Amino acid sequence: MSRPNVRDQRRTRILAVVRKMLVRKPLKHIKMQDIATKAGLSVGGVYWYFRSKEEILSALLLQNAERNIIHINRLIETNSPTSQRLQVIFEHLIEQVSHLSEHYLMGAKYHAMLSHVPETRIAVDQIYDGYRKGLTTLIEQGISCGEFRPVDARNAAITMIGAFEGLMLLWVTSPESIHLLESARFTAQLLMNGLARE
Amino acid sequence: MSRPNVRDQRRTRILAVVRKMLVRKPLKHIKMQDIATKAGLSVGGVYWYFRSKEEILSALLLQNAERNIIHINRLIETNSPTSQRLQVIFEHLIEQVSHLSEHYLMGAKYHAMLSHVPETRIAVDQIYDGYRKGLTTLIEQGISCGEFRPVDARNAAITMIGAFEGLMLLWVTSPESIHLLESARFTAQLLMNGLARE
Amino acid sequence: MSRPNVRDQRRTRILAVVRKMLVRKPLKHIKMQDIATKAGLSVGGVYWYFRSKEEILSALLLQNAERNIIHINRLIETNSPTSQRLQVIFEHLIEQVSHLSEHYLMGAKYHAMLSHVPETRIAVDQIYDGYRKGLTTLIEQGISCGEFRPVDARNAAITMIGAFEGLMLLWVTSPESIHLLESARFTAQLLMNGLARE
Amino acid sequence: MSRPNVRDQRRTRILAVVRKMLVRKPLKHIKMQDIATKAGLSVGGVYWYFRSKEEILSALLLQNAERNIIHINRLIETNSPTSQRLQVIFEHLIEQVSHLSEHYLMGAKYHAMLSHVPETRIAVDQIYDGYRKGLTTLIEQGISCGEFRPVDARNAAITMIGAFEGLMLLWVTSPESIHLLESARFTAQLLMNGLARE
DNA sequence: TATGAATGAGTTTTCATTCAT
DNA sequence: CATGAATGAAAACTCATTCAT
Repeated sequence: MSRPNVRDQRRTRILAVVRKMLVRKPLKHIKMQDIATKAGLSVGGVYWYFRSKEEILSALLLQNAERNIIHINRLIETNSPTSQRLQVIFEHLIEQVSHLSEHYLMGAKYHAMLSHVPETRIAVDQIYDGYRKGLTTLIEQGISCGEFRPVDARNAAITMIGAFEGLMLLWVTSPESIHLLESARFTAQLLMNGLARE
Repeated sequence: MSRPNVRDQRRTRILAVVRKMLVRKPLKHIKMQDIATKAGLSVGGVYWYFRSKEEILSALLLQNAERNIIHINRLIETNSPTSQRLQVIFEHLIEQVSHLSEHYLMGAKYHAMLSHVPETRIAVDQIYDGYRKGLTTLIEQGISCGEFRPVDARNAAITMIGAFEGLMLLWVTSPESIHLLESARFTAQLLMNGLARE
Repeated sequence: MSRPNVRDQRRTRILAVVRKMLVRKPLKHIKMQDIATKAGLSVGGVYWYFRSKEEILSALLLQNAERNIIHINRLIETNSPTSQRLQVIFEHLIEQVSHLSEHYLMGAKYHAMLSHVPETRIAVDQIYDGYRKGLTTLIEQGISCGEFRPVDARNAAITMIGAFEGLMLLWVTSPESIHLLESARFTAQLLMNGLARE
Repeated sequence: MSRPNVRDQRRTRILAVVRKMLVRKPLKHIKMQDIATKAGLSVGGVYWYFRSKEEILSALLLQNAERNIIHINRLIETNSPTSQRLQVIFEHLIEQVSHLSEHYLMGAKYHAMLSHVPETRIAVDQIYDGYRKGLTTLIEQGISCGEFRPVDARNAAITMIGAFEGLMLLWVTSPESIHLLESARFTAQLLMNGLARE
């Protein structure tokens, strides 16, 4: 316990440093040198813990998504009304991005999504796979118990994820034109309405 | 006057050349030299018509969006049921991106959306402004005539644009996981359901 | 008289335009396109009157120096005391550069002086030749009539020109460190003292 | 500590390489690639030690001036007659530039003097500040002990530096018209005469 | 573990000048 | 005389990554 995995500590520290820097500037303006310095290491040191800059980004995004995915999966085992549970998820997603400080982190995510680096793609796929599976299960439950219309659950999950991702993208693109919190709530409501049995 | 619109001709040609190249490779792999050669010009020649590579991209996206926006605006003046008109728009959007050939053009669009170049941002803003205004008007009409619930039209428009953009983004990110055409139709239906008076 | 050499008019206009621009920015930031526009011509039009950008600069410098050289030569034929005539020249030189607006013109002159373009070199040589000859003659007169020590007149002229050029260079380099007018007067005085028969 | 001052060694080597190249060609014809190769490094390697090409130039000029400035300052503490000490300085300056091999180094110096890059300007200012302070002190001593007239010492220093700089500039501009060694000696003599108590 | 010196390919953009009309 | 479209060479600098120590 005196040396609780130095490796993990360092990785966590590096990730924290990058996340902090992403508040102020886009990923491409963050140099490995800076990361190293801020993390109290040399450039080579950083490479001891991460294979590449892309890997740092992947790890960061994965770390970020994990919380949500765990949250969703926990809700699956709950037995409150599905629409209520979905509501909770929506609120959670909304709350998470409603801080302007996430701006460049979003940008970095889109960068990763468009990356041609296989490892990065795999990580991103993993993330969306996690979301999709969780939401699909949840919606299936809603359909089973008659709360939702008998739609294709997987597509419904995709629509939901897409709607939120798209909204965030529009917001990142032009923050002045969109009141994220308000629009996100609207979107959540519209989706719920569309899904609910009339 | 003997050579009318050399400028327009050249610009159009350059844009066409780039659009064609975007079918095979991402923007960053397209060199100005290649564009010039394929357009039958020298590098400097291309720069005579466009200030930068980014400007070419902006022009291309604008050109692309213009068709849709014009289409939407034309529909506003029609007097078929609003939900039907919305359906037409959805079909139009769906059809447009359902070709794999648009893959890199999408990628380029996201690049533009995240650009730090003011001019590019303005172009992108313009595009979404166009969409938003058109859809907002259309939805307002639908509310007026009682087809839609009395929601905030602007937010509804944002949700719609976001849902489609997000879906496309997910598809670009991981084309194997998503059947774009199918999901797009699902999304359209869900949004319509959410909007319609029960 | 109705068409008094259009060519000369245009050349003069172009030169005036460039001189004016040199108040605000260095030569290398002045584009042929800008010169053309400000002169009410097209790029090709400017090339009708000047073979190159360097030639414009040469002409400008020559035009500038000509006044001084004519002035000096006129003084040679006067018969007031030589030291007085020299004083007049010094005052003239001092006055001319004591305007901050000449800053970039100075820069351009040094550029020309260091140019590797033969024509420019010839023009610059001509200018200094003019100065040197005039001053040499004047100093010789001063020596003849016993006002000055029997020094080598050509070298004395070179020293004088060098002293003023050097002073201006130092001033252009660091305007805050040097009070040009004051230092120029000091230099003039020191040179006079050094030259005068004790 | 096993490899002490790799940094200093490399910087010195790079500076030496550039100085040597400046004998044959002007700064703008010297490519970073060439510098790197001749210094036994890659381009990036050179940039590891110098931020830019301009910085290399600044360092070179500073290195050059330092010798002179140290020399001047050492003379200040001597107690031979001031005019003699000044004579020594003049000889030193004359000797230094009387080699044609300094031609392009001079050119580079003027380039630096006219640079718009703040760092370069600061370096150049530093150099002239060093000269000015040293000479001013020396001249003040000469005035105190009655060797020189009671002139403004700072301005006298400026005149001296200017006279030599100007002479060198004229020489660089047109080496055929000026016998540098002879003219430099003449200038030194004239300045001494002008300064000396009659 | 950690350092930090070294690598080196890669590309947009500028702009004086030309020349067909 | 004048236009303005077209040319095209040219080079500094970045920065993720590696590897000897």
